[in-house]
Amino acid sequence: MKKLTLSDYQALAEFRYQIRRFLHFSEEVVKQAGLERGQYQLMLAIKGLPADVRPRIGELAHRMQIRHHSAVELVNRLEAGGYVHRSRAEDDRREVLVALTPKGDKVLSELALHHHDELRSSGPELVTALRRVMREGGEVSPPRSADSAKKETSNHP
Amino acid sequence: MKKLTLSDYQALAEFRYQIRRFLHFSEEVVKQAGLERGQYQLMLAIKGLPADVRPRIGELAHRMQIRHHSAVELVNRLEAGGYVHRSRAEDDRREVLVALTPKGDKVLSELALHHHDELRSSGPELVTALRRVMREGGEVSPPRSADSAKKETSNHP
DNA sequence: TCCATATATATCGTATTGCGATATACTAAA
DNA sequence: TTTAGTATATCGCAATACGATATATATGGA
Repeated sequence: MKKLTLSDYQALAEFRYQIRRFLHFSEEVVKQAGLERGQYQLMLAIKGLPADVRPRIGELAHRMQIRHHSAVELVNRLEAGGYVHRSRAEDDRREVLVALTPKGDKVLSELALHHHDELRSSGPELVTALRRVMREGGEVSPPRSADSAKKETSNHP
Repeated sequence: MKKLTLSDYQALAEFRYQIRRFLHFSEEVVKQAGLERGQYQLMLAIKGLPADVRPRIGELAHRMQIRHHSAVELVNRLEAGGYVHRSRAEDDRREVLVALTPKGDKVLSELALHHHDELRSSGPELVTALRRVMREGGEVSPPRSADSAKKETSNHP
């Protein structure tokens, strides 16, 4: 069975660190704005949904990688806060469509801007970390040259 | 004040989606192995720590972006499961050093391998999503050519 | 038409997980 | 040796997502 090198572990750890830094930043600014972690993400998912996909509960749950009933609860809290509103789909009365209110849209715009700025500044580190994970270890996609191949494996004798 | 375009929102949403996909994958395999989400990450943080940094509670908390007492609790549970063990630092008796047990090392190696494979396969999408976030909107780093500049802003009239 | 089955959303109780407040052990400096 | 500072630990709490379950609507035969 295949084994990871120390360099692989370091790359994985660094990548997780970078992700946690971003998520931690996110939680901070979101909390600052009086929202829960998931609330911002769900609003962003609504706004960023491709135009041809309807913002159903189930669809949003998929984008959030959570169960539908978790999405339901999230929408409940968002609706209670006046950030979104529900409406029934005309053609299929089982479906509930979720849309941002003007208030939700406003809050989202500020938060998204913060996140955008943060990613523009910390994004490169994240890319670097991920690239290293993908590069290290397994020899799936062959390196561009013999030289670089030598370099990449030189960390772990 | 600066405003994000629809394309910016879509890029941000897509990036979050990719991150959630990875984290969701991670939770699944970690749970499968009988561990909590944070337990794998802490073990990885220990193993991936630079050789010249001591695995103190506080240091690990920093890498995890959580408070020290949260790290303490995590280590408690890891120790109870036999995955790590504590030891006092010789020079400063306040410090507690955390190290993997053979059992912890073994479990970690399997999980890390899974994560490694997953990132090698889904990593490119993540990079693409993040690159798009960094590219869209703000004109911080000027585009390479007038052509590409036109293309990049053509999504939002 | 009516029933069986499938799908979409909702409710409720529970477990996990990180935090704030606070405590204890040790170090360092006056 | 006080006093202040730092590292780790304990406890109760709040949030978040889940499993189990319920309700409404849709769909495809008999």
